[in-house]
Amino acid sequence: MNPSKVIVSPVCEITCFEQEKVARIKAELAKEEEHLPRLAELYKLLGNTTRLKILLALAQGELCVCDVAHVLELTVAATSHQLKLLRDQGWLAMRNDGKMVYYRLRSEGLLKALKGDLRLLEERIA
Amino acid sequence: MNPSKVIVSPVCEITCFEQEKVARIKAELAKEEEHLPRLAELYKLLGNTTRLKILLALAQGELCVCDVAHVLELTVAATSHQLKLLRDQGWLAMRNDGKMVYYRLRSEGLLKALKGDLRLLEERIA
DNA sequence: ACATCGTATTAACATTTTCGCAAATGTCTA
DNA sequence: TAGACATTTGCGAAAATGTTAATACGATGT
Repeated sequence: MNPSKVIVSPVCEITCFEQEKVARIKAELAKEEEHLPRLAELYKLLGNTTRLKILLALAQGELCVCDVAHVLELTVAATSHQLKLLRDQGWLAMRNDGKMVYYRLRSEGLLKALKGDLRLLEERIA
Repeated sequence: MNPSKVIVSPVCEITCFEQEKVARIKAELAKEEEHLPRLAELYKLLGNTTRLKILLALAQGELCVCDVAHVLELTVAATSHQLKLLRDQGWLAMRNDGKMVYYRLRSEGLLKALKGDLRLLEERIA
């Protein structure tokens, strides 16, 4: 029961081999840390074939919820839900025309990024 | 109980406004449909700050599991699990040295894509 | 050689999040 | 008011993420 062996911080129980390097990297990450959650949010949004299909479909022009549902072969409710997620993060705009609601892409850059990432995958396979 | 009103396909109950357009877009999507699940998998992988941090940390050079855990301030077990996910999809390589295991990036392209997507976000904010 | 320590992985588990459907509600047109 | 389209809400199944415990395995000391 030597008091010098009392554990102060449970995390530090694990050995750290390159303290200096780890410290440097943590400092490096701290700079970007602010943006990482937003980036992860974007990727979560894109990590779903339904939403990817929506983006690709709307790349051809605006569509009403009903027609998007048909393209996806999904319920209107489910479709509306996914559209809302994309809209909430600012990637889609909506337009009201009577009882109809039309959605369209708001960012050309997103499509470009998407295609770029697709190319990355194809390269990796090759 | 008119037999002509029997519903054959429940999906087709919903009105489709631009049948032609919808059909064209579905055909268009069908071409890419094969690649979409892989792309979604990649995005799911990136849709998590822990894994993003791992990638950015390893961008500075290879690290042992232990040190990665320190950078993340996470259990070794949890860290190992996330490393495995990234390795299983081919983005990381590992090297065995005695009882230690070192991980490193396998794809320069992934980092570039990541930075590109980050830039997209920054543009959108502006 | 054997026991033991240290590192990494795997397994079992709890919690949280995601995703679709179905039902209820909102809203515009006629 | 009735009918049509969209959105919101509540539910249940499945997946993701971290924890602790158990296991694997190389290194080390005696």
